[in-house]
Amino acid sequence: MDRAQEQWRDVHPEMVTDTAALAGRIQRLAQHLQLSTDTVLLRHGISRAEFELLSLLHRSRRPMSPSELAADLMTSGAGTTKRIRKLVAAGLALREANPLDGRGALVRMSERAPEFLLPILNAVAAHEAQVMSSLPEQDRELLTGSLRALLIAFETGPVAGQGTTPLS
Amino acid sequence: MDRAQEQWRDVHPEMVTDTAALAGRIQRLAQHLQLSTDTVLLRHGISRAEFELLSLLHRSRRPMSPSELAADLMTSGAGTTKRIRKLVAAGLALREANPLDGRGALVRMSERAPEFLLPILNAVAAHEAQVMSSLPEQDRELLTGSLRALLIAFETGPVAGQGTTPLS
DNA sequence: CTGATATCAGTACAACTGACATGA
DNA sequence: CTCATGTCAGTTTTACTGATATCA
Repeated sequence: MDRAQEQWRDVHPEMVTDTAALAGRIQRLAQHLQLSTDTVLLRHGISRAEFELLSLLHRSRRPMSPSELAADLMTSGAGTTKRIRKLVAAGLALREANPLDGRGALVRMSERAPEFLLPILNAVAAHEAQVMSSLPEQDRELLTGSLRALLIAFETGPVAGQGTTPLS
Repeated sequence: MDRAQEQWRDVHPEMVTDTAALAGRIQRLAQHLQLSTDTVLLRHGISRAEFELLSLLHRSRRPMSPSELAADLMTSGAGTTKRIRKLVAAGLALREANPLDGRGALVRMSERAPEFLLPILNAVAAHEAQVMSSLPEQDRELLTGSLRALLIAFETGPVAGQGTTPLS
């Protein structure tokens, strides 16, 4: 990426390259993280899609509607339905009717889900910790703070130029 | 994400949550960035896959072999072949034989590719700049530095726990 | 009735694995 | 001969769009 930025500077000295380099690094790092985490999950026999949904249910500690899940996971409604189906089929989640709203559904973890999920959570957390270990703790804190600011900007006021997201 | 981290702390106080939160933020921000950039690209009638390959060719300012492209784009060989085919079909790239190595190929931009690509590059750069604008310049520099360190760690010494990447 | 929720079927897209041809 | 390069075919995975039934 350093090389890439040099190249950009050479080709288009007038273009704004610092934010582009930043965006590029974020995306590339995310790609690395995803690939390496996927192999960790693979060893535990779960896909990232299912892992994310299950983790969300676990940390929220309450049944959630498909709409909530979809919003949090940034996936479409139908896509969320499919993820739920897989988890239900695997005996890791239960789908039940919402007593307060006849059209609504609620998804909750199954009884055996926690004991299945916990070792995986630990493995993933350990892996991420190792990846981040090359960064001093102080840098990590600054980094986290900056990323938080960017995320808030994204998730509160939609960024212009975004139009309507391909998602619903 | 802030809420997510609080939830994790509540559920598993013993687990390392700071690196997990950092990893989560990186991935979520990348997802936002990707979605919003995709809509920018869509308006210009090009997919991200093709845009990335074309940008790489543009900034390297030389023909590149499919192997080089695949390595840089982190995609498989066959996947790279397909991207090249699309670009060639669209008249944006040319595939020619490598005179020094009969089995090798070289991909170069077509003559009309630059004028097609430049406005898109500017639009994407402007979009990224706007996204990052909420962060003070100094923070951006620190952020970039930290991300560079992490990327270097990833791309020089493979992270353990990574096993062999699903990629070749 | 209008709008929201959830699901399903069908579709599209993107990428990979493995096999194969070619040449160093 | 063995290894590397590039491509193709086929498969898989994944998510989305649109239509539908249900209910506030």
